[in-house]
Amino acid sequence: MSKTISDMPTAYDAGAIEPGWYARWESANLFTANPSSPKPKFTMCFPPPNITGELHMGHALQTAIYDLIARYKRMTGNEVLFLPGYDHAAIATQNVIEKQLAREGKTKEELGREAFDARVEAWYKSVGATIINQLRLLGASMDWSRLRFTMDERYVHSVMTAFVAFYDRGWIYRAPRIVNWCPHDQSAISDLEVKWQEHHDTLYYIRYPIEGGGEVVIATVRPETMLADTAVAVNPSDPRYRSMVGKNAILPLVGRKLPVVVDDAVEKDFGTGALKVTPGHDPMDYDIGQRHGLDVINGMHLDGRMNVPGLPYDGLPALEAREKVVHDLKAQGYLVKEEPYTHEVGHCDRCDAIIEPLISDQWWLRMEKMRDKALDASEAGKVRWHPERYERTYLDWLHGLRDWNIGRQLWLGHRVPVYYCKNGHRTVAVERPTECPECGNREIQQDPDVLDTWFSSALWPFATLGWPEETEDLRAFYPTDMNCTAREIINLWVSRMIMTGIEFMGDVPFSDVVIHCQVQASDGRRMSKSLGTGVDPRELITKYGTDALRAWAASVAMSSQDVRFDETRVEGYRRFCNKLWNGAKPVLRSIGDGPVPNVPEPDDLELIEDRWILSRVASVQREITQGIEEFAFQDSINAGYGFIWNEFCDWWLEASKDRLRAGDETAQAVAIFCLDNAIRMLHPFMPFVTEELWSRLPGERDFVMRAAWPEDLHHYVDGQAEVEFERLMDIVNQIRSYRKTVPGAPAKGGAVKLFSENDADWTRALSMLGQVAVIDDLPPGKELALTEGSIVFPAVAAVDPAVTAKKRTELQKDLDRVQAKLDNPEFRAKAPEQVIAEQEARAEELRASIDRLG
RNA sequence: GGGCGGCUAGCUCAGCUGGAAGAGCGCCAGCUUGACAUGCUGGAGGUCGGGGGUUCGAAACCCUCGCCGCCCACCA
Repeated sequence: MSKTISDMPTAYDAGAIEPGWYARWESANLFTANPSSPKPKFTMCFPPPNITGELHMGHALQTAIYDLIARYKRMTGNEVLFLPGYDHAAIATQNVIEKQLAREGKTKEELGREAFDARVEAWYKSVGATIINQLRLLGASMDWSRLRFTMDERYVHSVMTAFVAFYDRGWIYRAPRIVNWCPHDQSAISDLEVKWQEHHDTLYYIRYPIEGGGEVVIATVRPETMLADTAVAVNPSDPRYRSMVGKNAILPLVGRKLPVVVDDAVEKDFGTGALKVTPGHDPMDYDIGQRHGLDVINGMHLDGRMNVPGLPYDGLPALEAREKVVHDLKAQGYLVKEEPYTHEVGHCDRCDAIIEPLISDQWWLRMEKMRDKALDASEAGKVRWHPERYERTYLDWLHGLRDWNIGRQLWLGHRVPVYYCKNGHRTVAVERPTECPECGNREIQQDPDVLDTWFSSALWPFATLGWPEETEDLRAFYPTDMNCTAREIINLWVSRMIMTGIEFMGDVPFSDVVIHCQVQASDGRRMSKSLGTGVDPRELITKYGTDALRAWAASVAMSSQDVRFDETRVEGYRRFCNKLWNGAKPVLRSIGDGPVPNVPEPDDLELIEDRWILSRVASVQREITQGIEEFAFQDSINAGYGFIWNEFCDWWLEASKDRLRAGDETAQAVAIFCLDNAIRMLHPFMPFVTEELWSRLPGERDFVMRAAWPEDLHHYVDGQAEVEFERLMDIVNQIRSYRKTVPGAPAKGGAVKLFSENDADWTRALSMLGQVAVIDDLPPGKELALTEGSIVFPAVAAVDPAVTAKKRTELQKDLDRVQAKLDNPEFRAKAPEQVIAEQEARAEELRASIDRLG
């Protein structure tokens, strides 16, 4: 490859550089993990995106984080498996396809099961390909030879095995219970899939007569459910209703007798303090019903229509039934009053339909044993959370864990491996039996239910590696190391992976859980396609390049809980790529085809700027490394950015241009040393521009992707040089400020006199960077104060008194504050000695400066 | 109803264990300085959400109030 810079365009062009490198990495097989490598293993199973469509900002952010860690871990000597995949996302994908059908004026029922399945298959193919392409575009160094899909034959086998294993442990059972029923999807969903939205409804107060006289008034927002009431409940300590307990209330419109029971769940202060109990249509009522052995009446069909045979409301949709019930109550004098009422109503997370709690026969998974082991693992500190606070989110949820409704009544998903013969015998088996093991009957039917999509993703960290087979991959790569995801799926996904990992593999699936921030739209709303607030990562990549997007992602991912998207920050990292690109050019030009300069030893460095910049490299090496190790990626990218832009380019390059032009070997060596290290350290964040530049550095260069991470450079740390050079920068900044603010001051030239002894090298550097002469005695003229010296500009006959006055005011203000502190006897008595000394020195400095202003 | 996070320059955000208010973008002024105008130099701009407290000293620690956002929760 050419080492010349003639083919380096003035501006860095990500679009021209990026695609080529991905192909080269891939064909060099750099992403493929070797299970028999002697290196330590580092494994990450990428959270499989739902196969519902394009990748969004959250995915881009997550991919950037995963990939930076993958690259860092390779460079630090690990055999890295970064395993990609995607998720069939049963209910979500079914909804996407149903919406498509709806646009075509069709329903899945019209289409039929077979055609629907074919459609789903086609969807998998096209969207799966899209997802893979987008991950490549993001530069994700994933092991494509191990790509997994939750609907692959092998994965399905893992899922079936897990189901059977749970069943054999006696943890899976089928029972009718109250569930969250989605009338649109015609399926049960879990509590975690219910989203609560505020509704403005009406609270109806209804009179229930008491048998033998009296009445009780009850408040409800869902009067239609009263048709399925089986009791009235009051708080045991409520004196108002004590006399009614044990009697019967008469259900209006129906006439059924309802026992009046007492239960602690009833709030005395809400409504009238009396509750109608509808065990078939309210989770709390269901529990009360269980405690009191109440009848359960199923008052609604699965499609949301009333199921009250013999009553005029039978067959009506719930809302129509409500109107009619209210109308009739009013007509018959049972309605006491109505008042507006705001409350939360459950909606289906995927289709937004209002959830109807109702009784349904479902498959349940007992969680106690797994929950307890997960708690033990947490106790033992086996999973570290970043930020730590999210561990509590997880633990709180575990503590309140109930049995998991794993069955779904969908068309799309893993079919439950439960089979029934014609004689009603049940068989639970990984493979479909050809005949009933009990009676030999060969007419076998599979249970129609499918599994909650989270059931299969719960197995991700080991099912992807071949479980239940004892594969080489499983032995080599389990447990994995890190899982990075959004906080909203801590309970849905992370917790369940931990539980199943411990259960089936005997160990937690990963040691670190990293929860990244949520990217909001710039106005603070949620980024979502339906709101039109989404930002397409591909557009950003087109405009700014993948590297810029990734560097931005690293800079925000762990910095706070939420981040409002700010495109100018992505643009800022594009400029950073450009800066790095251009900063390298004078160095490459200087070296040309010449010999590769040796890395300088600290003792061989003479010039202050060289000692300083190498000391800075050493610090930055530590900061970037530490940032990654501690999952504080913003610290890493900030350190890299500041080093390249504000230290290497702004100061060192400016100070060293002449030497580079002259072919000075030390300058070349220092420059290459800086670039070599910086490029390697920035590679995980900006893989493309760094790979391109690396290939252009002198000498034989393999991929930076498999270069070694920069070793600790502490022997280059030179505290003295840093202090001295900071002094120098400070004085240069003061000089530049005068040049711009003092009328008539020249852009270069003038003379400074310093009040302290400085070595010749330092003086030389100051003179060069400040564009001034450094002399022992100032020529006649108006002196301007520097913190430790004075400057005179020949062209300035008299300094504008306003400039001096303004400066003096500034200094005086500072001095007053410091002096006030020093004059406080308490401060002198109680502050640490060092702080007092600092303040005194500062006061001294300020006073001197003010004096010199004359 | 419980819990968590945020409120710092016009905007988006840094400021970790309390000792001189920061960056990027935007704005103003000046620069075709042979790496970069995706640039360089300078500048304006903040009583760190309000109120208490702890401390010699608080943007940082404690209490409290107020918004904004998230998570969990069986009050009809």
